Amino acid sequence: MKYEPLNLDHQLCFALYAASRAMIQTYRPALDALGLTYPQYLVMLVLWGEDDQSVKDIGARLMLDSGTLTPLLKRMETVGLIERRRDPEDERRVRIQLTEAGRALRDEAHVVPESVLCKLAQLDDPYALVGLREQIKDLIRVLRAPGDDTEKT
Amino acid sequence: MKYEPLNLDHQLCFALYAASRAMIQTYRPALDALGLTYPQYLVMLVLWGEDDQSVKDIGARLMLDSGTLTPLLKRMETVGLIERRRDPEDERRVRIQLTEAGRALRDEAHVVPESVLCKLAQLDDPYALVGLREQIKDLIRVLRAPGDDTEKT
DNA sequence: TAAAAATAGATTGCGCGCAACTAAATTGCT
DNA sequence: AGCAATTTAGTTGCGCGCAATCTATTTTTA
Repeated sequence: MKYEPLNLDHQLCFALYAASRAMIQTYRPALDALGLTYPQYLVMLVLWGEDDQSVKDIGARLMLDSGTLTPLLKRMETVGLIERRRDPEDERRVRIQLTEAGRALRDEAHVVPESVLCKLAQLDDPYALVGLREQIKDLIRVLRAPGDDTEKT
Repeated sequence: MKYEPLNLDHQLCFALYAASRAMIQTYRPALDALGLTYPQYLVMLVLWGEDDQSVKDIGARLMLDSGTLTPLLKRMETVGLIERRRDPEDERRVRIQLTEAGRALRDEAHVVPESVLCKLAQLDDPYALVGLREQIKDLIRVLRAPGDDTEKT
């Protein structure tokens, strides 16, 4: 089949888009059991790695802005997973801290990756996934780098 | 660094999720010029490939359900890109057809992939992207295959 | 030190995604 | 033929993503 940029099957972007959603679907049953959405799970991963970070820090890690994070974090606060408080050092910042319940959830979260890994084990070469992940991370780096398009204005 | 399933940097799913969004961001300026969102662009790709398909057909291709597609297609109808009409052969179906304006947009759409490709050319090995895409499509196939979890109930 | 610029987060508005449900048409079964 | 099961879209409701805008605080600088 000749390469045709406007053919859906030739679009890397669509593959990424579909794969991302398929992955999140696969996570969903396990996350439902924890009462988390996928983006909320990502926030928990960030905080389990290092507690007490600002909204900005979390946003930088997940590549999400305050328009997405503020309401999401408020929902997580109302269900008692985190606490939001202004940083006394710099009143512009809001620091996010895990509650005891939030920390405790980590033990239950170990089953979440397992549910996906058992599916991925069906691949011809599951170990290729490590290379795949690193390749995708390279892709992200290039895409997020300052674009050439704003070069000569 | 030891492998740790709950470390964000080790999550293939997060890499896919972030890459998908970064790709769509890269597409955005070109799509804005056409007045399309990314999912709407996907629908156009499907219809440019084969016109006059049902909502179901488009959904199967894009892995989206009617809850997403119906309002999206209505928006595309109001801006005059497509027409929606019940199939006389089977009144359950709604057939989606390109308008003249919808077909004409294809000529302008050729610049859309280019904007992304020029960024991707900065990668160490841009030709590896073809392999990457096929690997991701394998991944999607495995993830969407009937799960082992519902096997013995 | 007072005004300008930068920064952090919140708010508003819109378009997805998707689960859950409904309505209408068709197919299958007896 | 008659009724149940299936299929196809549509609807509702909620949680993101993200652009655009706003407010409050801090930093810079004239």
